[in-house]
Amino acid sequence: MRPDVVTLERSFDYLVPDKWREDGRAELIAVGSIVRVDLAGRRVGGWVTEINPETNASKLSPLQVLTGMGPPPEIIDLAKWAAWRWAGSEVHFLRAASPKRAIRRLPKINQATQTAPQFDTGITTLQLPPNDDGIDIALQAAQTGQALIVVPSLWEANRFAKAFRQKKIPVALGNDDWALAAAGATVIGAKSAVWLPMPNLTAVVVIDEHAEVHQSEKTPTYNARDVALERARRAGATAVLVSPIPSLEAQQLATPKSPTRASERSGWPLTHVLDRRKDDPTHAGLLSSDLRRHLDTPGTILAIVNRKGRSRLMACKDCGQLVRSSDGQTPMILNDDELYTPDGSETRPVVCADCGSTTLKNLRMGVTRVVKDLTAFVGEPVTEITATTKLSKNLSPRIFVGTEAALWRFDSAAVVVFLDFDQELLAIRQRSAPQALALLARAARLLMRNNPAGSLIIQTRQPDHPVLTAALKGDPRIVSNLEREKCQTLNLPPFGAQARISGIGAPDFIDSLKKNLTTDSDMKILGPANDSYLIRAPDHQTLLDALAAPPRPTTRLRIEVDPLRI
DNA sequence: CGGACAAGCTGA
DNA sequence: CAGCTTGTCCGG
Repeated sequence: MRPDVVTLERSFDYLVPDKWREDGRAELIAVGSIVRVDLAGRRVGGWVTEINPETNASKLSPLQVLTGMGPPPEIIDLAKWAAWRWAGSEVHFLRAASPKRAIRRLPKINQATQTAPQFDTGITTLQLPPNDDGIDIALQAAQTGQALIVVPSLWEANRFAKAFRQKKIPVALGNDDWALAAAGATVIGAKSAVWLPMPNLTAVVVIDEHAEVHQSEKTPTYNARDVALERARRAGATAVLVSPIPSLEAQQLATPKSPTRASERSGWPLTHVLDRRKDDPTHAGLLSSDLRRHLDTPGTILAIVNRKGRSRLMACKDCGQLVRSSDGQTPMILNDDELYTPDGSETRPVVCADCGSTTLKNLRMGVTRVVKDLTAFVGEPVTEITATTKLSKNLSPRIFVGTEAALWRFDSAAVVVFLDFDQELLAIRQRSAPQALALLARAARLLMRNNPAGSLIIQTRQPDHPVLTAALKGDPRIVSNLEREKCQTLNLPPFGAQARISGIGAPDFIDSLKKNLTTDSDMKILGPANDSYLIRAPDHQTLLDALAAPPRPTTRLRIEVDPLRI
């Protein structure tokens, strides 16, 4: 049995107590069963990994508690694979694959009526217009047997589940319904749903496969799309990757089946790009003069500000001058300890060009300030959306301000305004352009649910940015073609593999990693920068086999495979 | 991980 | 050399 102790990468042998043979408990033990044992003087939980193994221990202690059912053998194997693929402990995955409450027996469910599957075998990448959320293809998948539907959020999971239940399809909604999944129900859930038991898996559908939320923020930073694909492959199940803006990975795996140009184009909303370069840059407000006429539209208006990026618009604290490029035209932003222009053509240290002061202030307004300014601007109440804001159907306020997370709090809207889209375009992440387009695609979905369709308003100082061109033309290939070129040139995923190593144990780990490297190795170790190292390799096999070789330090070590932010 | 135990450090 | 900290090993 494998103890539920992250740093203990071993299994231990235990005896089944005689009493368990008498009372029938012994028969319930299977590979994956969750048990509790005494190990080194304490009680720990763990998973049965083998029954009647060859043992070389001199004395065996008995199992103490049979907690209940656990992940089936194929999930234990999948966890082993994922531990390699994301350079983490399989314990993390086994926990995700285990029911939160003890399960001793499975419920009976009415199996969905199986109709003839209309699915291609292998992997299909299905590009849909942004107004199509893929629920129809998910419903079809459920007709093939037992389907796994991976969605970006719990909100979406609930929405999908409702539609499935209306069609009398038995649904397991996330880990709470572990037993239903094990009994054969269609599984719908966010990333951790890929770990649920599915004895009759026939189809996997990943909705909005391009979304960053499919990747876990915590280590191991597994990507639910990739786990779902591996799972489908092992089970011989068919897999469909659905997205309005297919990721490079999905495009690599299967040439996208695209809608007609006309239907794709009509799936994108009316889009207005408001060029803020002509506004006075010293006026720190986020509300351009052109914005007002778009806010007269009846219906829900959602204004989005970015508070997550690290890049910031700066002004001198002493003389008040906006930090601008040498020609005085472009405002510069701060990243780490350097000022730079949004197009990257000019950089300089953090110093005011006018008075030489090194004290700068951040001009980015808090959401609260935006709420206040917007209230004055439109002359009606404006509500701030935070994680805890409760939304009821008959809300009297209709204008909302929030971060990009607010886009997942609404089903539909009449207007979505990105108040400072440059923050998205300049975001310090590996794939800022596709992810900026992903936000526009999400907004598009909310806007296109209404009749008449809503409009998308984008305030920017870079109106010719390819992301905006793609949205205006309703053609995401403009962005993905550029991104592919960039990733291919720089050997970034999916054309290469990378990992970030950080934590106190990182320098030692990197040292032993370097010792293992041959001189002709095509792996590159960069850093340290901000106490973390970046490792680049031509493919995951090379990278992960190298990462698995050196001993793990007992001190903290964080390994992020294919990190989203660098 | 957490306990056991050994080696290293300190102060009277 | 007792008393404590720090490091290393190992668990069935």
